[in-house]
Amino acid sequence: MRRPVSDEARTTIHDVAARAGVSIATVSKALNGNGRMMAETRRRVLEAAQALNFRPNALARGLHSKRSFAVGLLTDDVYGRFALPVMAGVSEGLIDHGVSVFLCTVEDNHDHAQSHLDAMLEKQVDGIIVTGKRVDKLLPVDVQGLPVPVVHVMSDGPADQVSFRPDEAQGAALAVRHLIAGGRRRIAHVTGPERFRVARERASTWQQTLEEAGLPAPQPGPMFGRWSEAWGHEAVATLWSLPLPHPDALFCGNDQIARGVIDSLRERGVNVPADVAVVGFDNWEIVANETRPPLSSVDMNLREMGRQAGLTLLAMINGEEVAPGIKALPCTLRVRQSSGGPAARAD
Amino acid sequence: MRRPVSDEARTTIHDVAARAGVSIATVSKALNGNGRMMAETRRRVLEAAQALNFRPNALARGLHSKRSFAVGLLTDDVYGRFALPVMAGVSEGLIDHGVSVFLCTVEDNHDHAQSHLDAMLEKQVDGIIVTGKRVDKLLPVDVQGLPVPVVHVMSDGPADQVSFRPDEAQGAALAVRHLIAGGRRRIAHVTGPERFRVARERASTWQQTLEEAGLPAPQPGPMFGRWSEAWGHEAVATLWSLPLPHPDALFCGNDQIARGVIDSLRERGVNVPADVAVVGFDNWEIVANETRPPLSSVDMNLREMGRQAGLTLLAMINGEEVAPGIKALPCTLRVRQSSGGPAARAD
DNA sequence: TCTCACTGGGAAAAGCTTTACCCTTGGGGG
DNA sequence: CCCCCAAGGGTAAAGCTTTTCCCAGTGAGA
Repeated sequence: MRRPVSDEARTTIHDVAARAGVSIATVSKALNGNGRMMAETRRRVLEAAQALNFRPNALARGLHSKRSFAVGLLTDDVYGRFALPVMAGVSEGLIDHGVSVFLCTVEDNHDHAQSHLDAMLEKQVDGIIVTGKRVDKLLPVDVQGLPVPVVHVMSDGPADQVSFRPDEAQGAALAVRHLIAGGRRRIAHVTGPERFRVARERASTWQQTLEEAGLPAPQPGPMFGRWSEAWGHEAVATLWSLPLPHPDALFCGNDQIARGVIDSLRERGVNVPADVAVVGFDNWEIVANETRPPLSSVDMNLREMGRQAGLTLLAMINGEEVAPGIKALPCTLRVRQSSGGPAARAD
Repeated sequence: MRRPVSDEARTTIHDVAARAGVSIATVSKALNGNGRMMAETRRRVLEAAQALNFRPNALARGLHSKRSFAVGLLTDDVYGRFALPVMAGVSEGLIDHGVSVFLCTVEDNHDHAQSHLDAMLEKQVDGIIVTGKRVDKLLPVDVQGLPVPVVHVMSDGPADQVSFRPDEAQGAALAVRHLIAGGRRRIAHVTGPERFRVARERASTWQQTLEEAGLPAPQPGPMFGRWSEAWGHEAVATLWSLPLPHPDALFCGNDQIARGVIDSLRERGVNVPADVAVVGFDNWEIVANETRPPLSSVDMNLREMGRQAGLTLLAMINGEEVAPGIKALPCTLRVRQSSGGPAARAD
């Protein structure tokens, strides 16, 4: 395959100037809407640019303006479960402003992360977005003291930087209140490892929301385990073997646990949602839609979060003041049948 | 939050030259290992560069060399199931060569895709990688006649461009032969919609591999349906209601179908793998590890495919001749318990 | 001692765009 | 009829790096 790039030089502003019969300055001014010139001249330039399919070289433009119109996105979520919606949101929010996004997946390798970061800084990125799969685990690279603004998404950055994350408490409360509103009174909570901050937050909100509703303190307390289906099975086995009245609802720390819970309940002959309602967290469509019945779940609106993070970074790049600290974005609840929602439309 | 970028100018080659007491030309030569100079001079320059934390401006460098050391990655897989491993592989393969990757998620929107493409071309990307979630569905934008090389991954590009994809036939054969080697004789196939080329390919390979092994023509033929768990359930219901001997193995078109199949079998009291072995496709860890028992599955090695695609693009950028056409990369089989593999280690 | 050759390092241009500043030309007013 | 001003458009520099010459100085050989 021939390498087309070397065959012909890309068209430059000089080509356009020659074709329009003006100087390169006039072309630049016509294209950027600056300067003064006769409407006719402007038209001729635009026409020539169009005819030659001229694209201004962003490298040269960036060299002059000290803006590259590119930002870097650093993530350790190679699996993409959380990172990709965020990325899509960032990219979507920025493309309208002509800003492109460098993607860097770094896993847990410090050297790898550092070389990605160096490469981006060399390419003069205007800003950097850092996103992780765990809120309370930072990327293996230092992003302080960088010459460009930094925004964190899904993981809390240093206190003097800007971070976006879902409002875990609000999301959890949404789920619990929904269950209470559905008439449930004995709402258990099965979630991931206690060392995850999100697990602790969701659990304490669950407890608090029940209290606020005047419901008795839940027995047993929050069930910390793993983020897996298997743990959902185990948790149901435990709950159903305790000498306590069975729960009439389960709020699960993520959708995989919820799936395990629903499967276990069905296998025990417990009807969902008639006997027990189930609500998950993450609204991972591919899981939530395939449980039987489909799973109600809290959606963290990752894409929107990415969009806002991108636009915020852009504002910072443009010199606007943005207060540092954590911005918690509201979650929404997607109600499906597992908590009494209407049956899904046939597909 | 202050905007640090405007506070101090970034250090340039002039700063290094001043500190080392040499000219900028010497600095450049020292840093790039070109030219002749005393070892002492070179050392002094490197030391100065280090002390000032000098990073050559890639914009200026690119302007001169006509290489931006960036490539664009265009994908329509917002969900990331397939795209993210590919991206990670591309990024991993290229970062060692100082090449960064622009990520563009375009969904089905032509205008969106076009503006991403334009933005990347303006930024002088050295090449473009196109990846889709469906092999036989192209992105909603024309990537022919571009001034830079193009490589397709996971979806077949035009015949005169380079494409990478998994060797579906080899992967499917791997699965079927594995089942045959395990003593299975009545191997059914449940897969996605027939309009998907991969479904047709896997199905015909399944048929052919059985024939080659001297096994009777399978009854019924390939069962085309949807890529969902629900279809796995339906397919098992159908198979077990037919007036035919039940299969002793099922080869499924993807892991979600396989999961539905396994769940259905368990609910019918059919033992997996003792009575029926099951093999899936995609090796989607998060699904394959959570089925009961864990699911054997064909792995398409997406990450490695991304890596190779990235390196191939790099070769093309460097002017090497690469034969156009489709390069099919081998799949591997990950054997778990569903087809008789050893029990997983306890986690 | 003079000249040649080689070594170490510098000056300058190229690469493309933007923009501040300047020049030219034409028209209107005095 | 001359002068001045404004409109229109051009010139050149800046932004940063790389690379191609080219120059100066030194050592050796004649």
